[in-house]
Amino acid sequence: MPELPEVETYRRYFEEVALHLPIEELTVEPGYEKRLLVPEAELRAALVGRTFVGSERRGKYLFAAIDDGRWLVLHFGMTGRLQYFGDETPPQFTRLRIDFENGYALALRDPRKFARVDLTDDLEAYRQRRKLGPDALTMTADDLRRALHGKKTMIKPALLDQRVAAGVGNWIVDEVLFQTYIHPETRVYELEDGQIEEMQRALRRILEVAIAYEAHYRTFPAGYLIRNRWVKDDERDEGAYVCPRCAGPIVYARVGGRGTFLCETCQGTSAPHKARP
DNA sequence: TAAAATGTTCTCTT
DNA sequence: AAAGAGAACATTTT
Repeated sequence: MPELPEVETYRRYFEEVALHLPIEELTVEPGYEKRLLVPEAELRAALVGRTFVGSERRGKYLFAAIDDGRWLVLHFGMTGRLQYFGDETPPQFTRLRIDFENGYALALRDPRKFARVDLTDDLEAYRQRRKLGPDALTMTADDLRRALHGKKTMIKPALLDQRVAAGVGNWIVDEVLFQTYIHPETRVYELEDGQIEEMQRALRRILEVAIAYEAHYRTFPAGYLIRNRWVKDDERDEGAYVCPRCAGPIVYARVGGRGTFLCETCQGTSAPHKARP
């Protein structure tokens, strides 16, 4: 779940709860050291006695600024999230906690243990080392055209590549392609410039909406494909996947190894020419 | 119960 | 060499 909108939501939450509080201790669940990219002792030494003074986000990475100019780096993997808590019992699946001197603590909850924790002195160098492309929220159509140029793969895996558009995840790609009437298996070179511009506009609009809704997908505006995703059968509007535009069936397919929702009617079959209303 | 799951990274082809 | 495809990663949920 933690794609760009979730991470941006976490970042804002982090700024609300965690700034300017002296850090007392760092605790890592036994076994979870595997998820640390620096030795636990080094991480502890970097944090204890210091405070957080700000934050930045690039793609799905959250960078927490430490008051000496260094950065705590968090990537939430598939299931990570932050929770500030004050009682003795930490939230379920707390793998790592940062205790503050005020008695409260920040938990990294990560049921499936795919998150990663790191430390860096230099944000820009870190971004380059991780090969992060332009942030999906702020990138321009030109950025996107450049990033896609020369690619032979399908558009869905291309957009999922963090070097192309940092922050795009599985549901966002499906939503972008749905809203721009593009089949996810379309080859990148089959796309016209105009379609790339449409994708960039849709991408930005979708991300802005998702952030405004704090990534609570079920309450998204009507017409969003996402509203039918991750919804149990008995809670779904019509009891079946139905396209909000043409009322045809929404199909579930596997594209580039990822679960993919699409409307075959609106998004054509794979060809560059699609039925447009 | 077995299968699938949001993301990244490694390895093996082409 | 570089790009793409697919598996692997750890665990929980359906």
